[in-house]
Amino acid sequence: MIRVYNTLKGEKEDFVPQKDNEVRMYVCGPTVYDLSHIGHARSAVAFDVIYRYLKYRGHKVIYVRNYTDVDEKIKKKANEEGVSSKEIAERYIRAFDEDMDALGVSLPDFRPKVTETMDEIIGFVQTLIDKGFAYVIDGDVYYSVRKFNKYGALSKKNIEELEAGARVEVDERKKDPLDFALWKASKENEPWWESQWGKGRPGWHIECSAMSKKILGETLDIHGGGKDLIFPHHENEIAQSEAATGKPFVRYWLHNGFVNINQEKMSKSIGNILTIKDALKNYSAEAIRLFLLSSHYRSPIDYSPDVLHDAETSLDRFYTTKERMEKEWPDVISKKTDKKNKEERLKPLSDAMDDDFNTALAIGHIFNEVNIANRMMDEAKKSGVGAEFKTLLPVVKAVFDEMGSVLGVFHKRPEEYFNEKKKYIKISEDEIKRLIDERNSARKNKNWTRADEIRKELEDKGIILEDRADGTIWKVKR
RNA sequence: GGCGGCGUACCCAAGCGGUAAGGGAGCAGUCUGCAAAACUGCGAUGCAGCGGUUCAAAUCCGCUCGCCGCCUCCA
Repeated sequence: MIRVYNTLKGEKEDFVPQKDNEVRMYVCGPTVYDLSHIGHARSAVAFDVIYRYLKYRGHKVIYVRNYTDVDEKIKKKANEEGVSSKEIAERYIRAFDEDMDALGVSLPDFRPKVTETMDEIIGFVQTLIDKGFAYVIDGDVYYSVRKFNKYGALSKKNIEELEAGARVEVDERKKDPLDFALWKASKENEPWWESQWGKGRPGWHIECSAMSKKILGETLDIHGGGKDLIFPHHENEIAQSEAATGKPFVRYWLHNGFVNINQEKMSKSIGNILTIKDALKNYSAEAIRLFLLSSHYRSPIDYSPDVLHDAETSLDRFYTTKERMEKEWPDVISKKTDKKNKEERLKPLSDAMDDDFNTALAIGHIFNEVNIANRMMDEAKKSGVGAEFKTLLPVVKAVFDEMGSVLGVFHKRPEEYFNEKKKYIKISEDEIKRLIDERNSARKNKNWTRADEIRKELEDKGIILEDRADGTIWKVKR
């Protein structure tokens, strides 16, 4: 049984989809006005793994992640650059898609855009007016928060205190300071759509209510996003959707924690925004992904060179072992795995994932398997191949493959992994080969001084030499 | 001020009532011409502090200290 932490309940509960094993899942995607940062990456990777795991466990998942392509900030950027909002939105959608692809984030089943959901949004707003939850003033439409008595349930906020603590300038025309805009009359230089209230555009929260209903229906099984979206965004979505349909909007609310940079929240004002593209300049996509999955998705994590370096080192360890399995024991690992054996070894991993998608624990178990594999291979080399070795090593390989495809890490071919690291070195491969040859002749002549000189010279350039039984190989040190 | 969360070895991190997973770094050993990789051993009598509940607590309760997030655009 999968258990998930539901923000609405404030505790873990058994995950039971509304209909058999079908899961309807919606995650708030980016507002496309700038390059995506490492925080977007975390949210995307976290929910990607949740998506993959639910499918792995036999659920039929319909996963929707939107692009918010109508927004104040998009318009602002467009005006600054003197181009259309559409152009800005398209540029950053493309950039986001590139980043997701680089990070190995699988494509959701649907990726709706606000601009393509306008009819449904207008219809949604009209329904709220018809049901008495919204009112029109000068071409704007507002939601009457006080009409919805469950308001505050998700974010555990009390309406009276919210009002008292309001720090924003209140729009005088609203009936109540808490009310928020469903539809805004368009100003100059703004994209607009024709509606029964005049030319305008949707407010911030309505698009998710409309898009999720359009594709997934009135009740979602999972709705996800960053913790910061709990209030007001998700609170307002609940108010809109439940007022309109009279049905529960979401069964399980999942929220991921933040990525901090040097213990600080990323923000434009501090100027410490780390874009995914910048992160990828310094670290491999797989290392970034492993870093993101090395803590539980709800915990805050701190991005630093140290932890990214740790992730690189962990990957080296993993792939060194995987390579050894493939190179030294190809006929053993290609043996058919015993089903019962495999399930037994996968159990700790799936138990970890069942417990609110505990990727950190699962990764810990994978490294236990790495240790076991190495120990068995050492033993087999020393004392010969036993029956246990023959049944267990293929199983370990299968564990790597299965969890690798769920986590989206550890699933490369080792040659591919080590080859990719070559881009970090500042010396040609020919030159390395020449030095290795020179060193090997020196070694033949027992000229250890020269041999060690060459080792040192290459190490300074980031190359590690390994003298193996079947010759010298080199690897990129990081 | 209101609400939510966090504090586990040098660093990262799991653990959520049954006697501290895992990774990195460090030290020692096996292997090696020397290394690297791998393996083995060492490393928190302790889980911010103080009380309490319990046969049993890092895990539950209370208080204190420190840190963070949300309440305003935000993944």
